[in-house]
Amino acid sequence: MAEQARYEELIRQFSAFGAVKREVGRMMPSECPAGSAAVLILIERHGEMRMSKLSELLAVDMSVTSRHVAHVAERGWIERSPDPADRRSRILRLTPTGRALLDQLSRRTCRMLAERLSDWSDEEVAQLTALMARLRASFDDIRAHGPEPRPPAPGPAPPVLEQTTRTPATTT
Amino acid sequence: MAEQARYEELIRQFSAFGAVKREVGRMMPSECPAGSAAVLILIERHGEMRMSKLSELLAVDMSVTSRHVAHVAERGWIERSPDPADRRSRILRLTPTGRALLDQLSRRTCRMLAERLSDWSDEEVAQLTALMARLRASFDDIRAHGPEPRPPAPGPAPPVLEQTTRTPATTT
DNA sequence: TATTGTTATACTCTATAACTATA
DNA sequence: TATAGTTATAGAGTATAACAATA
Repeated sequence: MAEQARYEELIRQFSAFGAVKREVGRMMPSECPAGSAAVLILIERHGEMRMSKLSELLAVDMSVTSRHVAHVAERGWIERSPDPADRRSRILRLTPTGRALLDQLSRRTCRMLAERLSDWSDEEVAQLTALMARLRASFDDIRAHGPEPRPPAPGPAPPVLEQTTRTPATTT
Repeated sequence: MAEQARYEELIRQFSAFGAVKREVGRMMPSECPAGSAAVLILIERHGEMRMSKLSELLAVDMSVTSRHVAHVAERGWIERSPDPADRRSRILRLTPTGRALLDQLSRRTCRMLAERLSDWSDEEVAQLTALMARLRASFDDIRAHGPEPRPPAPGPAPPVLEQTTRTPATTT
């Protein structure tokens, strides 16, 4: 448990991180922006999956996932085959072309990081990676377990955040 | 200097960090989105400054800064007084209202982090903060010192990135 | 009736380019 | 002629809501 000042510093770094993200984004090929790359990376990482699963991994609304997936499918980097078990669903699979693109992207981003982080030790890189992974997990946990285990301040609790990855359908 | 696999993991975490950013963004008041908050935080942090300086700190184009600043100025959170030394410039200053808003935002975000990171030690929070600061610095350095100290691969060097924070003016 | 996925629309953040006003 | 800042326009990413097809 840290103090107020620590948290303020951390939030400031969150905000400043945008610059790093933009810098990385600038090296992406224009055909494959960051959002598309994220789709490919996750499918490579976790294997074939359905839209809903991918949405969960991306932690964005399924409508957003649908757009990204359409983009990469149009370019032949993934294929969408109907799920025989549930014909509403589609199974997403990386194509050989997609895998080749990923290899190329990986080499390119690693080369960039090797330049930028040339004075970082292997341990430091690993440490940052681990802490960022844990950060993400800490935020995920809350979403899964409920946002207010113990309201730290009196007053009305903030509205509970949706924990699905899709827009709630209006019952017609 | 780290290995390829380390860098791949790190890039993956960069991508996943978007989810954290969005979660934080969801708690911002709709009148003061993340971009506006960044402006206020930097002016509080570094004191009064000109647009160009703020652009540099935000690491975005000055046109973007101009938009954000207009937004917060319209709401009375900062004031823009003409610089007597250079009448093209404007000096940005936080107003009391702006400072009050910042206090409120700070309390709110710290409360959120305290919840999310309740099982993090003070040292861990400090470590993540320090590593993210160093990361940002490593990327900044490159922009300042030139992108290719020693081209690791033969072939044409990638186009040098602009190091100003504004769109290059076309000479009329 | 509920769920999976798609599409239409709107909003935020960003960059490029053209413009104004001062230097 | 060059610089500080503004504005217009365009593109990426996201969320909400309405919709189609299937369960």
